[in-house]
Amino acid sequence: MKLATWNINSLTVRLPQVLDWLAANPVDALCLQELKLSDDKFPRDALQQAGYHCAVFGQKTYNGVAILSRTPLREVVTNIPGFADEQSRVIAATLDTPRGPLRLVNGYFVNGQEPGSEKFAYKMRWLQALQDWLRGELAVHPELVVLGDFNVAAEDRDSWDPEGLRDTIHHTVQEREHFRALLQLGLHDSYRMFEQPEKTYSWWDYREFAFRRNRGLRIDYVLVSEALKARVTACTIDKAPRKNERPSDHAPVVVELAD
DNA sequence: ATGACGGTGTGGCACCGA
Repeated sequence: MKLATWNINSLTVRLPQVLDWLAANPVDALCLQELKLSDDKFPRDALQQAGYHCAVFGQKTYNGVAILSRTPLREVVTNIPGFADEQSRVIAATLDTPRGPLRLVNGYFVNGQEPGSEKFAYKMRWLQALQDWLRGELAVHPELVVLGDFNVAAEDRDSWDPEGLRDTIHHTVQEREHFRALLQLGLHDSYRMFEQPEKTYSWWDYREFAFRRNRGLRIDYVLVSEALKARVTACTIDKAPRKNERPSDHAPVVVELAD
C-alpha cells in the first residue's frame, strides 16, 4: 500500500491539482497540510467522488490538516491531547489494512519564524508536547506513521545551503534536537532508509527561481514505527506537481509499504 | 535586505509562510 503527505498551501486553490495527482497516483491515503479553509468549505464531495473518505480539521486562512483514505477512518483525534492550541495542526486516525490497523498522525508543524521569537518559543513547546504525546501513542499503536510538514531540515544534507543558513529557522540545534528526539522514540525516517539522489528537497521558495535552481529544503517527512520499518519498500519525493502552473511550494512525499 | 513569491482577508495594503 502507498501513503503520501503533501502541504498544498490552500486546498481552495490546489483542489484540481490534488484530484489530478490522486488520479495519477492512487495512493491508499493522502495527508494534507495547510488547507487554509474551514471545515464547512472542505470539498468533501469532490474527494468522495474520487474515492476517498476524509477526516478534516480545518481552519480559516491558516493551517488546517486532513487525511484522505480509500478505506474508512476511525478514532479521529485532532491536535495534541492536553496541549491547548488555537491552531489546527494535527489530525490522527486509524485505517484498517489487510495487515491490521494502521495509525496515521498527520502534522503541520509550527514554522517558528525566527529563533528567539515568541513563535519560536511556541514551536519548542509544540514539539515537546508532540514528543510527549507520541511516546504514549507508540505504546498504544505499534504500527504508527507520523507524517507531514515538519518544518525542520533534519541534517545538513536536507538543506541547499547548510553553512549559509546555519542557526536560522529550520536549521537550529534546538529544532534538530527535537527531530532526533522523535527518532529516539523509535521512529524512522523512511526517506533515509534508502539510497537517494543528492540534493533532494521537498520544499522550494517561490522566490528567486528557487525550484529551478534547486535551492530547497527537505522538511516533509514520513516517519514509521519500529514495527513498520521492515515493511517500507520505497520512499520518494514527487517533484512533478512543483512544475505545475500555480504549484504548491511543497512536493508530495510517497511511501510504499509491503502488503 | 526594507527585497523576492504566493495565499488570504481586506481594502488599495498587511500579514504570514519557510
